[in-house]
Amino acid sequence: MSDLLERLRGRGWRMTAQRRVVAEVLDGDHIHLTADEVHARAVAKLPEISRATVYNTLGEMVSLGEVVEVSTDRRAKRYDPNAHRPHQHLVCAQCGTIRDVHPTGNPLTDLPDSERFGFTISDVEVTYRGTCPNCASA
Amino acid sequence: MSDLLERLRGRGWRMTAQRRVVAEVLDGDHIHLTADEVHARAVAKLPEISRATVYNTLGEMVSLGEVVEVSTDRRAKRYDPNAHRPHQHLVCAQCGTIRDVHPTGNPLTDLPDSERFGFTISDVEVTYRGTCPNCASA
DNA sequence: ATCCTACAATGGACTTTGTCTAAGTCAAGT
DNA sequence: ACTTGACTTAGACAAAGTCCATTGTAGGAT
Repeated sequence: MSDLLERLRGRGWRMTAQRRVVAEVLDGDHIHLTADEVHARAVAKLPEISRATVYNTLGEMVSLGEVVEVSTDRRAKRYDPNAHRPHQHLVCAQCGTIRDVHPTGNPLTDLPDSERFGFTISDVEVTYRGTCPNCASA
Repeated sequence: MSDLLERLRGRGWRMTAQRRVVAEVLDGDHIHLTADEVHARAVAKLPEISRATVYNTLGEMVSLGEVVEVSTDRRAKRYDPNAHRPHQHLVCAQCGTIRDVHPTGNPLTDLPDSERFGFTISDVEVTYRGTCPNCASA
């Protein structure tokens, strides 16, 4: 079932057919869809859903902290439903495949005070780039 | 003087007024301009330079490995001339200011084999997010 | 069960960012 | 100075995303 949907419901989020469909489409592991991909899949389940609604809904999920935006490639933003479990991304430079990974260590401690310029740091994002086995063998 | 310009010249890059202007505009520390910002500043020095040329020139500098593309926010790509010295970025979530930072440690060693999914990893990109002193006091 | 109302969805115009092309221009070697 | 292939240009085009006035509806109140 939909973990994401459960979490959203639990926050008293007003439920509509459109929001349910977006949440369903997005739920799962190693899911990193663009807004347009989400829209395409949502339309398959609910033909009259509009693009603007998909954008709005994704934006709200991000604001609620239940979904994370990922900008791995230079193209569209992607949406990752696993906001609850901290993780980083591994991206194939050729085909764009994304995997969730869980590195050891804490990158926050790698940044000395002298390199913080007075910033209050709240978050670190790490992206590993390389070639996936599939592309390497081709 | 222009470090970037020197490096490009040293590679036998064909020099034109337009390319010189783009290189000059981009040169320096903590410089992270968008393509349109580069264009605006280039126009100030060379009014007839076109947008397409700025895009082309930036793209070539990236291909040559002399400039790095950075996608910190959800908006336009930014161009960083300090490709020779490895560094990461610290971004203010409010105003978007970017600083170059040099963390200790190597994030590559933080990713165990079991988390590599058979990928050959070539690069790691780390982005620290937070609030800059300026925005914090406001 | 029905009514109300604030919140949500719609769709189409608009903006921003970036790419492409055909034609003209120019840097650099001879 | 000539030639040539690389560079530049303007503007059309495309993709990704935002905005807004209008219409619809979820969910609490009656």
